[in-house]
Amino acid sequence: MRQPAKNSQRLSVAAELIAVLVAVTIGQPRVMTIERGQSLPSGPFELGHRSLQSGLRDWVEQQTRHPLGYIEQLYTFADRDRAANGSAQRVVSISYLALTREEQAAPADKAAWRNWYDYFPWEDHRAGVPSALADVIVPRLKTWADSADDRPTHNDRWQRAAIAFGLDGYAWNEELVLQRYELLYEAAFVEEADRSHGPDTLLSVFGRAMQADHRRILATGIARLRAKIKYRPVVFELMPPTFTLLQLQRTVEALAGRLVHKQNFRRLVEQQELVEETGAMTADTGGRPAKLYRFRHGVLAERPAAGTKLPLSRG
Amino acid sequence: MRQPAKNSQRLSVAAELIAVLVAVTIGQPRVMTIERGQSLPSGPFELGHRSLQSGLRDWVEQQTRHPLGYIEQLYTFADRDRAANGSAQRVVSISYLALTREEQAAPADKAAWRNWYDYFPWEDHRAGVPSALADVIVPRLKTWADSADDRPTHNDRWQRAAIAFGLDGYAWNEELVLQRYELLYEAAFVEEADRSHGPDTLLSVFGRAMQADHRRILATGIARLRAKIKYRPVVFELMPPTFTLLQLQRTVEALAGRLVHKQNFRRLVEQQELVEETGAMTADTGGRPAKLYRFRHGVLAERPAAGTKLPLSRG
DNA sequence: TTCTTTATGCTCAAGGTAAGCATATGCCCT
DNA sequence: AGGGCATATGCTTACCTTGAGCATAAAGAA
Repeated sequence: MRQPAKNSQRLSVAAELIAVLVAVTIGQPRVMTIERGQSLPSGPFELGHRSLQSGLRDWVEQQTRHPLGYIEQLYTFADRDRAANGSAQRVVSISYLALTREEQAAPADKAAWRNWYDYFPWEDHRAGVPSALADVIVPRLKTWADSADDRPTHNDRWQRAAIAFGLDGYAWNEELVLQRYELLYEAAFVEEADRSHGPDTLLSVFGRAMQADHRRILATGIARLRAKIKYRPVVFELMPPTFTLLQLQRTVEALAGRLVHKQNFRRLVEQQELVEETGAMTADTGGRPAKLYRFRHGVLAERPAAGTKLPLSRG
Repeated sequence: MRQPAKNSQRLSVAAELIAVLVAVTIGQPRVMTIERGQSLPSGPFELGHRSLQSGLRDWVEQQTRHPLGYIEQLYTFADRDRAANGSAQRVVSISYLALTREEQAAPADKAAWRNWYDYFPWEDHRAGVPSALADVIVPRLKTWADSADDRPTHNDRWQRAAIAFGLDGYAWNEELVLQRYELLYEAAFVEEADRSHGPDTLLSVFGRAMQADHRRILATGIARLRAKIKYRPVVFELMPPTFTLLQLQRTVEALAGRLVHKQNFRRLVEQQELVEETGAMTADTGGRPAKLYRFRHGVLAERPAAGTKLPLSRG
């Protein structure tokens, strides 16, 4: 079982750790990048690392200068094209989602926080459905589907587009970030799929490109996070120690890319006993002063079972 | 960013692929094993493999002699202790969940299907809560919690046990397979945690052990599958081409380890339009003949968006 | 003061879900 | 043939969750 098969060869690979490091600052979702926003931070798995996760933690903390809260593995893949040289060496990339707060320290070196909607403009529906969707993306998807050689391919393309982008009676599903990006890639609308694009071709429509498959990894991270906030209290890691309910709501909305009903949001958060009042108030909000809350102690330990359930089911 | 740090060393690792291969046969959940049930099938990532997933597919199909349907990545980890020799070599293990049907071919060689509840007897609640839970497991967990040196540790242990095993007002949650196994491991009740156990110590209570961390990986796979059947129509891959609604229900129950309300199950399956009647009936069921169904064509393509939603929310 | 903005409490209607009742339709046994 | 049994299948009810809107409170700004 463990012997290599006939025409195979035991492979020695290099392991690379890639992080989708997320924060939310004044209502905007942010992702840590390097190389002028073109890459996600990544580094090799080294001998001194106790485990993959601690390896990731080690050098991400070295870069951002503060401890990471939540870390979760995303996906592992081996890319044939990434062979370092002509040898049998390949790279196995192990990607992670990590959450933190931007405030804590200035990022080192060339690292910089970016709004993640710079990379996925079509994902932000907080101010309504982006006009670029109806004006540019959907028509082009239709053209792309119509250009299929045969009918089955056409139907398949259009069906997938309809599901992913909420057309033809399907509702927009904010979790389908990866499916949407992959469709745009397959249709060669994004720069990664066709590097002959000029550097700023429709940047505001199809978003900023990244190196190699980093934008795909970012999409995976966003999708995972959007799914997770609905049943696990991970928002914690993104919030300051004390906050108003509206701030909490804005954070969730930033991640989900859609607005939620304020009263229902409060009701849900309160009845789940996720938070408790600090007793203090803040008047920084512009209107009636808001109560300040903190997360209830022990929620982190308890919630692996229960779940948070935020009102993000529909629109 | 990509330069190795000071006291680190570029690491070359071997990549190992591990499969949790699942089938359901006459109402029992089955997992493919090798080495007298002590190991999950696993093999090295080789040069001839186009990708990690196709590598897994290649040799699992070679072993089971039929194509795999669904494959999904579970988790990747690097184990310090598994260094092949004294060198810098380490093993990165990438585990997958795969679904198939047992009938299709006899497994090769020493491979054998086993009932997965042989490894997790406490997970099968279809015939009611297993008596070993109340009789042995819970009392021992209590003893273990009480034996903590300090109060915080005690509280933490007991809280985790209560959540995982549905005590103190918490409901049993069939998805917490991994948490339960890890608790039993931490408390050193399972053989893997304490190899000085006699070979059959309380086999019927704490289940059959596996090599290294394979039982943990199996637990991860079961947990993932139990979560997935609730919102994705993955049961398909486990069913024969045509089946009765009760057979479908029994398959879901086998996976979930709990019974569901028959009428509600039917309603849900039908209203989701997952299946269609074949027109044929079967009288093999013992009572009134049942209609035969097949899965609706295109469900696989469509469902990445929607979800299946089986009635497994509570008890 | 009046308007604007945010906070907060409450109610209602629609839809979904758990559970149970009732009936249908076959087989097996006597 | 009839009774008992086992499964299939339709329908109803009570309850809970969730989306949405109305109304009021409490500040600062015009």
